[in-house]
Amino acid sequence: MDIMSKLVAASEALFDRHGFTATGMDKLTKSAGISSRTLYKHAGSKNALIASVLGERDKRFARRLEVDSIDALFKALEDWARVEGGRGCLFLRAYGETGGDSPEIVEAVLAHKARVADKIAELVIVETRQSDNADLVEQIIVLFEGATAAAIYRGEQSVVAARMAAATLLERHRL
Amino acid sequence: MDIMSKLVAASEALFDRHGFTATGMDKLTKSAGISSRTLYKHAGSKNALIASVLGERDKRFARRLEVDSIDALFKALEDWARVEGGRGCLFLRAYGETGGDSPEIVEAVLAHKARVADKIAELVIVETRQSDNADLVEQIIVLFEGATAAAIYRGEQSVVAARMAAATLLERHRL
DNA sequence: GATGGTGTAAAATGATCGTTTTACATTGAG
DNA sequence: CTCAATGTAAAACGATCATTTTACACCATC
Repeated sequence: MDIMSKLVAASEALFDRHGFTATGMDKLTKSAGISSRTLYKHAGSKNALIASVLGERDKRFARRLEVDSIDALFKALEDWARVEGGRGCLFLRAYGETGGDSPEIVEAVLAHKARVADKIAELVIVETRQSDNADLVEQIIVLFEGATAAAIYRGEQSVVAARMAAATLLERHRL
Repeated sequence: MDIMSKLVAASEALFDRHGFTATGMDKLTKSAGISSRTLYKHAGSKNALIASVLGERDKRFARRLEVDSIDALFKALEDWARVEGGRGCLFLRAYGETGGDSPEIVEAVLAHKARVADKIAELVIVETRQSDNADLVEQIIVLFEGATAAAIYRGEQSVVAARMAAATLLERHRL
């Protein structure tokens, strides 16, 4: 595994468990088994490293979302939450911690959110056979986001509830 | 206004805009117009101050949620988001930043979440005239949480969507 | 008019922050 | 063989972290 991959993987775990600001560079270098000089040569800066972590996570997340129904989407989210999640959306957490002050982080967050929203819009078109249904898309987005956030303190049942709610909402548009 | 109220109010604003860890004690003292000695005499520690901020915010939020229908609940959330919100749930942000390591913060977060969940459960009973409907309650919780989180990047429309979705879900239980 | 409580200002605490630099070892390609 | 690249270890950078301490002012009450 090359250095950047190792660094990003190790950093993601630390950021996820302890927060971005609370995780110092020494923890990151130690965890990746590299010197700080090498870290800066590859990652550029701490904010750039955070952006890289978010970028990789987005790619990995997107791979899980390669499904063709809303139901499968929420089942994918359930799998994700079981394996990786439970601590909320790492993108929104990064955004919140940095106050939106770092452009590279903001960009990574918005790109991820746009990707998920696009996927949901695509699936809603497939399921309803309508060219667009903005209200329904927005509702599914809220359920998706809510399942992720509520899972922090209510566990997997949040994702199950979101999946059931989405099914109910879709039902009305399939008459 | 007494010292603690002034301190907590000023701190809440700073924490909300810039994050908890990123906000140093000097910013807090300067913003409240008090010395660090006074801050520690009243607040105890930074984590205790964060817990106090969350406690006050919970009380203020609870006052807004004194409604008697699910629809009014989401309208109250809409008002809140317009006036105070837009940056996500400050409780979950605190939890995420501290990694759940501070017991006083964890307690404040869980107390808040329990209060909101109880309110939702109460309203669902009123609206459905059933003694309990755990699935529906869970779905409303997810919508409530999702509206708050999605509003960060999608604006008020998330809350409107959540309110509409909740109405649809409730409808099926009123037949 | 001394006392105790409550405040400020400012310095000191030792640790840790993100980042850069210095000095040195290894390695693959010309 | 040499050059350039790429890595490490370790120190230094100045800034900032949360917290405590020292020294002093105000003010109400006994």
